[in-house]
Parts: sequence; structure tokens; C-alpha cells
Amino acid sequence: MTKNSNPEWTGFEHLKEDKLFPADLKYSIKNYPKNNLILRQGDLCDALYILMSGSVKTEMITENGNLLGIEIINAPRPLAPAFLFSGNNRFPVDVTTLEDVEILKIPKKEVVRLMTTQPDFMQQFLTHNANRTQFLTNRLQLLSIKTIKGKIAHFLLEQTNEHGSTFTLNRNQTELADFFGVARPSLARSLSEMIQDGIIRIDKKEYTVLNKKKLRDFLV
Amino acid sequence: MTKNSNPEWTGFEHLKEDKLFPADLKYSIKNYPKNNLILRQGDLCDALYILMSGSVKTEMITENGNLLGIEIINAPRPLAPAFLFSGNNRFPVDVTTLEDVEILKIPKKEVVRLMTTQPDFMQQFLTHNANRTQFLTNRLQLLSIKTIKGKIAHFLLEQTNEHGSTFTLNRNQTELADFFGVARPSLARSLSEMIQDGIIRIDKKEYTVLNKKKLRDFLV
DNA sequence: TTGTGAGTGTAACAATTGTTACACTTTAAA
DNA sequence: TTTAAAGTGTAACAATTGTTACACTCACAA
Repeated sequence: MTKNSNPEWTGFEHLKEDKLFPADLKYSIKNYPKNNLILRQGDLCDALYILMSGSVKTEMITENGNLLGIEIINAPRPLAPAFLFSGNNRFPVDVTTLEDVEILKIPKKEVVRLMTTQPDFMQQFLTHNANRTQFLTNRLQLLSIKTIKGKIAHFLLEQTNEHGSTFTLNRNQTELADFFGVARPSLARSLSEMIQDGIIRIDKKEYTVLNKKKLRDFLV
Repeated sequence: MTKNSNPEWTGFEHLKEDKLFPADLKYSIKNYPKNNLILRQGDLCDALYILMSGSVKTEMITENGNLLGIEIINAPRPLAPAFLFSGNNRFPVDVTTLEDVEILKIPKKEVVRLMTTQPDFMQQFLTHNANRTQFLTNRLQLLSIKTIKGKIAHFLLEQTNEHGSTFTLNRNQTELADFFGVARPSLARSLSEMIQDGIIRIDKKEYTVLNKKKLRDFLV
């Protein structure tokens, strides 16, 4: 198994390492090749899926057929665990593999058992779901900003708050446009205007904020 | 206590009625008058707040200062319980009372204790949070539809799927516009065009879908 | 009854974004 | 190194939405 690198979800590994994992736990492991649509928006979600190795991307298809990119998930992490307990337990997104992946599948009943017998597991589950909710709330906030420059500003300020004023973006412009839910040329236009105005600088994938004050003005 | 009318959250009441509620549980009860901002977006969230009676509305203020109406909450229901366990545990929304309300506050530590000792409570907590996540996902989907008529179509189809082709809307046009995240006159324009085209009919607060097929065309 | 405010309909115009198209640059594979 | 594909910059124009303003209806309280 990949060494855990994601502080969000350490519970499962922890259980295994400490031999707290029940010997009679029912589960299955599946492998999928690269670039494969493995879970579809609307699919029944009656088991906990944990991405053990590799990476996937999730994307939501809006009813008008557009893509609204959501996020890239690296192992180890569970996939949409919250929906396991929702009323109509269906997947909210499409899940596509980015590399070869290994996925652990634990039936819902077994998850319930784990939850009640392993406090550590439960804590991790709760924290993870809480963070997911927060992620969605952030996403909601970003989408609710109506202007493209506003979205850019929000995004850049978020990225640079902790890492100084320069950071490396691991998305291309098309993906960023999808993330914002706008058209690619529109995003490019806004970006180049902001460069022209000396607010930001872009060198390949390296983004630099030159004027945080002006950036914040787009959020007024 | 108000008789439970919300199937989403019955756990707490259940505990009380069955005397499964620990006698030494630490909690406090607070009362607030009508039209009061009681929890602010960004406030620290270190306890579980349960709305015991009355109703509140939650709304998110985007960084550009616009309101993005979220929802109206009727007792009994917890307020943003997911955030209790999130990384930076802060409230994602403003909470304003719509009537006099009574709020039960249980410290996080006590919630953890309840969770591990009361399987019923835990199940309710999980299900509730799952449904919240689903709600947010729906909201995200609505916001990601770019055209106003698309949003209207999505909304109307959702409302009429279960209740026939007529339903009563308990929001005015301004609130609906906020819900969609668009300007009020723009919404009015789109609505009147759809009326003109014989797709819908509006009589005061009564909305009727006359042509579901044409409505679906807006989602292509 | 009358007046006041909330809610709605609508028009003219401004601003923003989307669409389409194409040239250019960079990347990575052959 | 060459070549194809992916990614980016940008322009003209179309389409949609926002802004502002004002008239009108309706409910309800004085």
C-alpha cells in the first residue's frame, strides 16, 4: 500500500497497521487501468470505496451538459463516503482514473460495524466528511462569485495566503476555466487584462501576485 | 419541545424520550428573539447547536458582498453539525432567527461521548450530514447551470417531479433570484418570456408547468 | 377609505461573458 | 531533430445578464 501522505484520512491505515482491523471484515479489491470511468454520477452507492493507490479525478456534469471540474484525488482517500449514509445514496460525481488504481470496497454493513467498534475509524470518518463539507462550501462560495476576475482574485488570494505571493499551479488554463465554470477564452482575457494592469504575473505554471490590494478590490 | 416533524433528525429526540440521554450530559439552552443574527460566518464552531423551536434562515455572504440565500431551517434540527469536526471549525454561513428560537448547545467533547456511547445518535448524525452534503451538491449543480432559464427549468422540474405539475412557492421573486444567484429583473424577464412562450404559468405564488418537454430543452 | 410599503412587470442601456476562429508556442513522442 | 498534439493569446462578434429607473398592483394597517 502507498505510504499515507494525506493527513485527511489516516484512519484506515492506522487500523491495519495496529492490527485493529477485524480479521473477518468483508471487503474486495479492484484494479482499474488508466483513463477509465469507474463510477458514474447517479450510480448506487452501497459500499465505501477507498482509493488505495493511484489517482482519480471527479467531475460533475451539469444538466446542460457542461463539465464542472471538481477535484483530483490522490491515494489513499475514500471516494464520496458521505453518500453512503444519505437518503438516496447515489454518487454525486463521475470518477475517472488518471493512472492505474487500486480500490478497496467495503460493504455498508461492514462500515457500520467498523464505525461502532473502532472509535478511531469513526473519528476519521467524521473529520473527513466535515472537511468534504467544507470543501463543497468553498466551492459554492467560489461559484457564487459572478465575475471572472472576482473568481480569479478569490482563488489567487486563497493560494497565496499561506505560501507567499508565488505558487505553482498544477492545472492548465482549460482546467482552471472548468474549475471556475467559465469559458477558456474568457478566462484568458481576464488573466491577460490583470497582467496588463500589473496585478499578477504568469510564467508558465508559476503564478505571482504583484498587487494584493488591487486583487482584493475585485471582491468588493 | 416541539414535536418532531423533520425526518432528517430524530436522533436527539429519540434519546430523550427513551431516557437514553446521559443524566450527566453537559449542555446549555439559549433563547433568542426574532430577527436576530445569532451565528456569523467565520465564527468558531466548538459545540453542537440544535435548533429546538422556531425557525432560522442561513445565508452565505460571498466575498463580493452579494447574498446567496441558502435555506430556511425549522426546528428541530442541528445547525451545521458537520463543521464541528472539520479542520478549521468555523461556521460557513450566517444564521438569523425568523421567529423566537430556543437553541440547545452541546460541547464538542460531549458530542464525541454521545457518539461513541449512543449508536442511534451516531447513525442520525451520519445520515444528517450525508443529506447535508447532498443538499450542497444539489446547490452546486444549480449554481453551475449558467443560463437563468436553465436554472428555472432545473428548479421547476425538481419541484414538479413529485407533486404533479403545479406547486406553491413560498418565496417571492427577490428571494428566488437570490437563490439562483441572479439579479431580480433578469429573473423576471426570463420568467415572463417563458410565460409568453406558453411553457409555464404563474398565478401569485402558484407555479404551473405547462410544457415539461420545452422546459427540459433548456437543460440541453 | 386611504396611504404606505412590499412585490412585481418591464424598458433602455451598459457590462460582461460566450462563441468561434485562427495564429502562435510549448511539450512530448517518434 | 522533427512532428503532432496540446496549450495559449487574442480578436470580432453574438448572446446573455446586470443596472437603473419607474409604473403598477396588492395587502394591510392607520
